Amino acid sequence: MYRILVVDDEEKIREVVREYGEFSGHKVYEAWDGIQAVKMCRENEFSIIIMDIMMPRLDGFSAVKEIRKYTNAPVLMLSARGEEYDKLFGFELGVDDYVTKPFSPKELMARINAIISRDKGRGNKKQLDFNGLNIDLDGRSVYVDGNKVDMTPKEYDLLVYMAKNKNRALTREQLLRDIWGYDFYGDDRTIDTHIKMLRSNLGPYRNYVVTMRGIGYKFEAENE
Amino acid sequence: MYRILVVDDEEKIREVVREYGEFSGHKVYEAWDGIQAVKMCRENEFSIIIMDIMMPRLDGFSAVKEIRKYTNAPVLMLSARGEEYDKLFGFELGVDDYVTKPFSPKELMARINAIISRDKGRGNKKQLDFNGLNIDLDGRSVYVDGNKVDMTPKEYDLLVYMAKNKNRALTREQLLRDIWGYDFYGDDRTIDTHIKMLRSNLGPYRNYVVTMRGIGYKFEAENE
DNA sequence: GATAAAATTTCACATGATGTTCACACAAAT
DNA sequence: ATTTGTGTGAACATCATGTGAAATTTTATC
Repeated sequence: MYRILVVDDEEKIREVVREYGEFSGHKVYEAWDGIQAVKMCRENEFSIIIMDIMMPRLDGFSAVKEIRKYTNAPVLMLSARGEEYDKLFGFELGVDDYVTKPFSPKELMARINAIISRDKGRGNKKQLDFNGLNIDLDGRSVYVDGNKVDMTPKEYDLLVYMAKNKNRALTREQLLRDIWGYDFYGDDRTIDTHIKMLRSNLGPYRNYVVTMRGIGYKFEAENE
Repeated sequence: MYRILVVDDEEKIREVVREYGEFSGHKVYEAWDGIQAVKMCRENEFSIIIMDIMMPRLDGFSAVKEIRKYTNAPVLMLSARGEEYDKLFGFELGVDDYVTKPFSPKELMARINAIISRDKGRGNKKQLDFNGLNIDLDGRSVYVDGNKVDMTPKEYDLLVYMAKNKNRALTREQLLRDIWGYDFYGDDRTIDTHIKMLRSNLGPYRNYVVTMRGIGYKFEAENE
């Protein structure tokens, strides 16, 4: 599932991308001009950004330039037929491809897939998102509403394990076996203490960790 | 001036690339197989790597896989007409383009230029900047607030490796394997000592090297 | 090839962070 | 009301890292 941001003032274009994107199982977000796009990129991470060049308020190139301060997500530029522009300038901003309007939706999706595949190989970060709770798996760090939260290794491991097995009831035995290791002889209740610490670190999202009385715990949340 | 590495066992191919590359004012380096290429990449930084797939000793894909431990320079793969291979696999390794032999030298150079322009936009310079901490990869030298800092080879390698993998938690095993080599049998704690030296050399930026308790270390900074 | 210098590695100890246990209070189920 | 299970704080045990110094290896110099 990719997170696609399409930026265009034409409703029609956004609609096409949304339709085909969602058909392929991706999540499509929309912005209607550069300003809006920058704002969204400051707050979210996208797999790819489809950006029109000619837009009111803030044009596509300027928007990309601004966006590059926050993310290096791949960018595909849309241009109207006959529009003249400096491709090289785009490359310097990290633009990955150009598509001329009108385009065939199928071709667009193919290019999107190609770009994302290539980008993945460059080592983009893997992460888990649950609204304001964000886990950076490569950096082993956790963010709550954008603020980094310090966690001990066990707390982090516990959180990631539960998040990866979200919406499943996990027994204490299972947690001990998979996180502590098969050779742990300690008390069941050790987990409770770590859950306590984890909850206090999750702050407003402490209720994502649900107690399953008599069983264990469950991580209950939807990836946004 | 780009630094182009062409890897091919065919003398003819290397010659064409060298000729056209130098005509365009670039510096062209040559390797005749994968092993040679890996060795050169470990010691030097290239703007782009032109890599044949079918080669004696070590094939192109395996070579790229190995090279990715040292650099993320863009790669253009050369394949003989009719050769079948998995493009997707290449993308995962960060392969930027494919060209089928025989090719027109002019087209090859055009593609090289396109890739490098794109790569530049992604911020792939021969130097790494983190505010007042500056690493010159060509000169293997480090500057702190403009002043050159003397580092031992291991300290430098450690810093560069961590900087290239910034914001990723790196285990001691990973660091030992990738910097010391797979055949290092020494103590884990060796790293700690080098980290200590590195930190003291980084002066005001010592806190860029973050301890990940129970895991290893992480280089935490944004290239301005 | 011998010697000195530099770099690397090992090691032991102190310190602080983390993990575990436990007792008690409290809440939920029957 | 009784039983059973969980939340919590504090005490305790354990573990990982920072550090200095010594031992070893590598490199440079004569």
